[in-house]
Amino acid sequence: MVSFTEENYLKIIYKLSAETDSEISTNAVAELTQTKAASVTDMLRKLSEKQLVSYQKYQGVRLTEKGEEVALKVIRKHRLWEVFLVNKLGFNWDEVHEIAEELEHINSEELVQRLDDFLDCPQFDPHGDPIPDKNGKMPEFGYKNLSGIAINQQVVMMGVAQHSTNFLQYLAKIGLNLGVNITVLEINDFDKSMTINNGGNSNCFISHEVAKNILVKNVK
Amino acid sequence: MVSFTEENYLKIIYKLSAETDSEISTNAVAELTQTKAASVTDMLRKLSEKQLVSYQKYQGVRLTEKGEEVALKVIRKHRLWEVFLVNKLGFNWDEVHEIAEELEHINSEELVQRLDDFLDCPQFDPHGDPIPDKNGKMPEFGYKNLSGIAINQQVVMMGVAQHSTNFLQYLAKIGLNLGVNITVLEINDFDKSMTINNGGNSNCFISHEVAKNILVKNVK
DNA sequence: ATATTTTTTTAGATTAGTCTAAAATTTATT
DNA sequence: AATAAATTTTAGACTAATCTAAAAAAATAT
Ligand SMILES: [Mn+2]
Ligand SMILES: [Mn+2]
Ligand SMILES: [Mn+2]
Ligand SMILES: [Mn+2]
Repeated sequence: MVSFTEENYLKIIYKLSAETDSEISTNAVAELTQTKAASVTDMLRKLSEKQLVSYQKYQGVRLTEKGEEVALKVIRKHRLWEVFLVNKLGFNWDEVHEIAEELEHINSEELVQRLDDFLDCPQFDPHGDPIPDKNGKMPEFGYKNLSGIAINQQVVMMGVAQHSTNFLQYLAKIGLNLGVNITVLEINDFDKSMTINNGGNSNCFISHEVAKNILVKNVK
Repeated sequence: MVSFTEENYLKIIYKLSAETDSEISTNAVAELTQTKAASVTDMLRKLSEKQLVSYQKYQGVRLTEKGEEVALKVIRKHRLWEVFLVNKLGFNWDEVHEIAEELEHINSEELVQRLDDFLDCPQFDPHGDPIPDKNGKMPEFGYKNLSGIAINQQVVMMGVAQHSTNFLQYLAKIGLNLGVNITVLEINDFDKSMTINNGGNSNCFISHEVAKNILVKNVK
């Protein structure tokens, strides 16, 4: 049995692992779980005993295969519920993350399968994130961060790497939604901020922090 | 803030209150929460401090108005989710209770409202139980227990007073579903068991225990 | 009206998850 | 290589929810 809390730790370690090849630090986990490092250490020991992570003290943590499986199941549920909330209940994409944080812990394989069918087996959630299939396979797709795109290269916005209501509402305000055509017009050397065109006839200025959280693909 | 566990206690006290006018006993709560009487006593003291129940030691417990409000919200969510699971995801009515026990604790007024709309504001759940509206009002309907119906009085099955998979599958096996026409053919004095006709051309024999858990209304 | 039985409460422990403060270890800097 | 700084772990404590065993109160039976 994996508890609600343990599931959250696993999900967060999974997310951090996607960004680095090396071990995940206690502090990194503490930041995302919104707990103190001391609490994380306790939990890592427990997860390690359950063989869900491999962990040696002071050496950081990694998911085991079993741990990754659990994490992917939680992520699958999170994203399927987000699709449900947006496509079926009419929520806006900036309102669903918090609710999905609760729904993702509902335990029923049958429920997930039926929900998946009901939603026509979506490949992506409302934020453009890929949804793992029932075997934990993530659909492949080579999205890049807008922050790494060169000047004058035309791209299409396909996703976001951050789900907070704040961030998503900011994007809406400056006219950035999934599917929008983006062209980088100018990059400021000193802080990597950008001026971009969002397909319409208005340009906008975004910080590097924002650009890093926008996922795009090239236009062929 | 009302915790998951506190919500369950309130829901159970609500259910017990529907069956009696008097105070609810510690043991009665312990039985339904599947805990020991000592644990119930602790919880009652806590709920009392939060003004969700009125409780004096050795005198049993009652919901306050505030406590009833919380209980009704949880019951509303439970029943709406059951409708969703059956009507939208195609679950059988005997498979949904346990899943709804988890879903009922998801916290979002907005979610409940949208779910209600999505389901076209149903008045009854798949077991025939009335769904409280957003103000906590239960739709009125004068269903009676089959156990109190006289011989030869024709009635229609409208609900069940028990949601366990076991019980519901047993009903299916003997041909009893919502909407079926029932006529009591014989009542055995010594144990109140009955022979009934279920509208088709087969009769069946049911115990008093079963009859008490079947809700019916008269045919005009 | 006592005695017995049943119910309920208290006392004391346990587990999961968290915290603060102090100690240990690792990493970075001189 | 020694020292300073940052990170991580340990020690000890707290809260929520639960338990068992014993004590207290209420209900029932004689
Ligand atoms: Mn999300
Ligand atoms: Mn998402
Ligand atoms: Mn139910
Ligand atoms: Mn029901």
